Amino acid sequence: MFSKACEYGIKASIFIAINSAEGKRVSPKAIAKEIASPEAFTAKILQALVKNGVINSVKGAHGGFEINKNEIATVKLSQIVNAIDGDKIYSNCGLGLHTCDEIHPCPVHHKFKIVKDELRDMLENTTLEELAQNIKSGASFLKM
Amino acid sequence: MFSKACEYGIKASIFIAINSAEGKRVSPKAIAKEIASPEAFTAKILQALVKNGVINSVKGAHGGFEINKNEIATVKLSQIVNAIDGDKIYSNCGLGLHTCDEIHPCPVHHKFKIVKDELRDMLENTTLEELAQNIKSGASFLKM
DNA sequence: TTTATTTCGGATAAATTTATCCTATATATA
DNA sequence: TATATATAGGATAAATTTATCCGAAATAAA
Repeated sequence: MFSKACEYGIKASIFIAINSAEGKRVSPKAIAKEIASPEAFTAKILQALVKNGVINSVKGAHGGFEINKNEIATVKLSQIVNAIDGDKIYSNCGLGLHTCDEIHPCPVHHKFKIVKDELRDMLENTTLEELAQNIKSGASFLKM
Repeated sequence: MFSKACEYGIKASIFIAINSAEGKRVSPKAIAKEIASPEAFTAKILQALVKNGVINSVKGAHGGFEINKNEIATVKLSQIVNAIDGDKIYSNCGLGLHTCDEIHPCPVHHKFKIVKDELRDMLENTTLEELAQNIKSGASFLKM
């Protein structure tokens, strides 16, 4: 469904949100350990998230990655996915046609639309705050 | 969402269904032309579909690929997807956790379940006959 | 200002997916 | 049986994704 990069990006963002809520910055090393991902690759993904304004980075001693406390509730899953995989997951044709719309639909266009809309809604209505809260409460997990 | 191989496999199956309904077998060459796919790669995918019993192949002169007329209505999209991509699209964790279920859910487990169930339902309730019919009537298209 | 720390970013490598090519194998028909 | 026709399948290559490495640039603190 999502690329590995995107999976890591989502999990990393949640971990950063949890720490930022406590005023703590985190390193790629700490993130990779927490979400069980390759460190250098994770660092690249963090760069992409910074470029897209999803998270902030602070260089130098006592630096690290963070998210503004008051933005944690506003960051949507869709922003993270878009920053890494783009919007192809819901904008591209399910069967790879270059032109696929209401007047020139692929064989599964209408049926796929329902699934893609459901996915888009889900990504646009899920915030980092909500996901971070469930990790904190032990209702969900970032690894294993 | 699906791999290229799976996209080609679905489109190829539809084209084979259309021709089989008229008692005609088709070659990888004809299929590739009709669905705008690389011929040799498409041939490989057809082999996988044959191995999984989704379509039949007949070697030698006047041979080609076909689907038993009376099976066209029973072949579901899920069978094609399973034959090529496996069931990972709805069985794997959306965030790549090895263990992700009700008692050890990833952060998006419950939200993803709705989307994955919707997708599974769609794939299990769509038959080749239905898709072939829409191509025949001009309601949908296999390429462009 | 020097040093330790930490992200940035380019180069490269490994793994997977996508794609191509060529020969073997099977089959209908002359 | 010989020949033409088709799929099967192995080997290989190209492209993309995933992953690693290392020096450059920035920053805090001594």
